[in-house]
Amino acid sequence: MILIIHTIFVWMRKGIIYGLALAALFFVLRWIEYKFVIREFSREFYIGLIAVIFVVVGVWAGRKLTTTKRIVKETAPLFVVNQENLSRLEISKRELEVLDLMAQGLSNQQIADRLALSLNTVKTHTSNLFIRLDVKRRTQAIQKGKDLKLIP
Amino acid sequence: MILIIHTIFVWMRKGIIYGLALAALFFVLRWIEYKFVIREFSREFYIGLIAVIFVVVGVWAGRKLTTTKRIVKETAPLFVVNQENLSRLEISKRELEVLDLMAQGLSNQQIADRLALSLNTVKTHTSNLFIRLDVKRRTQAIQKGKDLKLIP
DNA sequence: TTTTCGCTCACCCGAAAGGATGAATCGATG
DNA sequence: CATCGATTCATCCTTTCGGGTGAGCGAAAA
Repeated sequence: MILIIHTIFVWMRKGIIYGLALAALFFVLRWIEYKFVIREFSREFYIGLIAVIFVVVGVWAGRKLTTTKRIVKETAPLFVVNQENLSRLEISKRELEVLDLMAQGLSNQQIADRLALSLNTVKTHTSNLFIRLDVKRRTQAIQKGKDLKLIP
Repeated sequence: MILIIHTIFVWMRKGIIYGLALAALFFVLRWIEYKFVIREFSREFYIGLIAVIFVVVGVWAGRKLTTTKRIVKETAPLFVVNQENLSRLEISKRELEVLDLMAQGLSNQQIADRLALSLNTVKTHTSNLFIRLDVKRRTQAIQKGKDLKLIP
């Protein structure tokens, strides 16, 4: 909700900025008109000048819009677990935790310490994980876990 | 070299297309001018119309340019080995090969078969790798290898 | 309430991985 | 030529992993 309000606010601010820029440009055009151009150059040149200026403005505005979009995309490569794969393979929360720590390069003993479990329990979880992921080694499990978007 | 020529060609084609588009727009403007507008509406309205049209053109052109760039980036996430890290850590070609296969989830025996080596040789390479990467387990080596852009 | 399921832990055994050390070969480099 | 580094292979030993099995416990579902 807050995000939506913020987005609207940003867009309003954008609109105001672009509106001010356009207004400023119109004043500049009026100034050019009365100072130099209109009587000395041809109408086509004047139109062309306006066209070029506004093409530039358009490109600038377009770039602003698209680049801000891209920044949003790039600063939010947030990982979300693929719940479909998770439930399809019947992987429990605990098993996923173990898989995550496994992928961080921890040994079973270290995982046991981290999760306050016994080594045997961790081994049970890993064994079940290997069965569910249909792999034989932890390195394969890590690979497959990443492929299936179960871990970042 | 071929890539450069191709790029230049693409840009030339872009230029021609945009040029044609602009020319077409000028003709449209002339047509509007002689058919309807110039005598009936004010000069400001006419200028505004041109401005709006060319802003749209600019946005369109800008989007075209930036989006094609983005497509190029997205369709070419080609992996290149970070040679600095490679030489800094004194990792040899053979060791890198072993690391790569290791990251694919292969066992030492499978790596030995794949590279036509003995198991002992592979174990030597892995041991040296762990020393150079300053890790204790193959899972950590894989992690660090990816962080250092040694493997994809 | 009984069953089911996830989580926990244990024991055993074999396979794989890791650590340490020594050594032979071969190409490049001084 | 002699030396150095990369590569290859070996042996011995310890630790970690992986597979199989059994079992207790607690919460949720039937």
